[in-house]
Amino acid sequence: MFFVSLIPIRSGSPGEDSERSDAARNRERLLVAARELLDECGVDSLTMDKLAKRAGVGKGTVFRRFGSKAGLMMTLLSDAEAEFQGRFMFGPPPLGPGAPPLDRLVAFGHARIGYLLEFGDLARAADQSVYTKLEVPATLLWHRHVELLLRAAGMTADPWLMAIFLGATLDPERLLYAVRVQDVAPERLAEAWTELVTRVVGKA
Amino acid sequence: MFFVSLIPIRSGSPGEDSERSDAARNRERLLVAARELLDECGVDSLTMDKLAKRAGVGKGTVFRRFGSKAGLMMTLLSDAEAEFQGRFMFGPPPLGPGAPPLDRLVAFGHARIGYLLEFGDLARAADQSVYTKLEVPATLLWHRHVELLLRAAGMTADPWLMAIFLGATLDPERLLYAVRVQDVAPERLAEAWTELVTRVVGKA
DNA sequence: ATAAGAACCGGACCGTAGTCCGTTTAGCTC
DNA sequence: GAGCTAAACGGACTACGGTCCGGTTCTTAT
Repeated sequence: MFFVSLIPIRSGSPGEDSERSDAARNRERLLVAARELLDECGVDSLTMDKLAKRAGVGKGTVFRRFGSKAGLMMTLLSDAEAEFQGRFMFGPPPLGPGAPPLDRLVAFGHARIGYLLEFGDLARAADQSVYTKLEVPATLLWHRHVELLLRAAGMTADPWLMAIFLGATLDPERLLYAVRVQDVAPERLAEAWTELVTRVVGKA
Repeated sequence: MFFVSLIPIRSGSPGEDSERSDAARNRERLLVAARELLDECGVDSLTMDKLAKRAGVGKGTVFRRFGSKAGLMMTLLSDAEAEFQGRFMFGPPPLGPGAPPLDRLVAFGHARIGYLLEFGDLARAADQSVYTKLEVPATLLWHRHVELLLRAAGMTADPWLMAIFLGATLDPERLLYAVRVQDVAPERLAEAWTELVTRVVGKA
């Protein structure tokens, strides 16, 4: 009932069954071109027109494949995202199972901060889609993860909503803004997170 | 050094000195037209072209006056925003001065939730401007307000960053999403906020 | 009143995300 | 291997926010 698939980002992997050969070829070309463009000019300067041109396909093909720019970013992010998901769900403690819930919560925030420092631009572009930001499967998954940790740590008052509140704190856009524009050291973010969740989970 | 002007939203008020008569007339026309369009079709369907047409001015005039769509929204919001600012800075307790810091924090969140339920669409449109979201003077002001309340309540660990974290929770987009899409009752949001800040300020 | 110049005006123009639909092609069947 | 069909293709098109600049209008000084 609460299952969320582990790698639900988008079908960017070639494993997709029954795909025409030209479609597969073009998808591959597009992904290659997209990574090149990202290296060269960053997320914001990557336009769908440039991408189509670089990959040698029509613009329509780009959108058929990925649905939107956000969809493309999700695809590009899917490997890193899956790895991250694997770490907090199945990896070694304190991030993975085995450690006390509060320790896992703390570790989760730290890991997410690190993840966003590395892939935050992609994540920001993948999220931004006005009202669907929170409907991205990957987001649903880690929100639920936080909720379960809150419950395990003994929180009884609306852990679902509290997870959303805490999740707001780890928003890519805000975090990147803090680090890049406000010049907040990542360690400081991590400490504040520790402080926050420790107090929220309460007396421990 | 930490002064933030109370009504810094944007010079939408007619008090602006030395403004040419045609400019003043057009600004007034634009504001009237904008409110009409907002009533008729909502924030998202209000386009700058429609607005210019409705007001009987050129598109360039709209942008010269308000700078951007976000700027227009700020102007439209400025009265409500100023009133809100006045309430939490000078109004009666527990929102205004006189009550214990924690009570004021709780009241602030509740008031902001109410504010966003009423003006959230405008606020969302006014904020959204990729990287400047947190540089809006009004936002700086209430973040600082929260920071000062945290300090007053005895928090010593990075109250500035903690205020930003708590502020993320009161983001227009997230709040509206919770209420409208996830169907969370406003009272539930208020309770969760109470729970959150009570725990964060902690039993000292 | 008039002339000069600053401020303002308007709409053509641009870049971008996303859509549409007539055309092409891969892959299956006979 | 010819023919058929569904899938994929591509690029012209739309909608929107935002910019630019030649022309117009208000204001002020004389």
